Amino acid sequence: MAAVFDRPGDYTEQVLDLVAQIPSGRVMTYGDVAWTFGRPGARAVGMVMRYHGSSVPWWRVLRSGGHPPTGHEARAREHYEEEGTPLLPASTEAGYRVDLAAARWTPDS
DNA sequence: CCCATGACTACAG
DNA sequence: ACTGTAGCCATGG
Repeated sequence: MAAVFDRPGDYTEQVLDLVAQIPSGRVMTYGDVAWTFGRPGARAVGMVMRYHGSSVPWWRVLRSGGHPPTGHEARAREHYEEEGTPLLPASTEAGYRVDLAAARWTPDS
């Protein structure tokens, strides 16, 4: 079935489509995803993920600095270890962060 | 149109 | 590393 979302707006559709294209082991920041559409709507992207994130690899989208979504640090780590995403040690509560320099991805690549 | 919300970002202290 | 403030944008009431 194609249309499975409640009422997918153009913006929401673009975000979900792009996130779904991120290859395993690679990641993008909210800002990168937003700028891909020609706009700095990092927050708007986060909202789309909160609502429809269950249908896309949300763990491949992180915040600036390589930290996973707020409230999902532990959940995301499981996927990173499973996909072999490069992680780095951090002095944060989660104790880790994603190596953006090595895992950052763009649809152009 | 106005207002509130949120899985954001950057800067300042 | 931490918190607070300001700016950003789409969505919903």
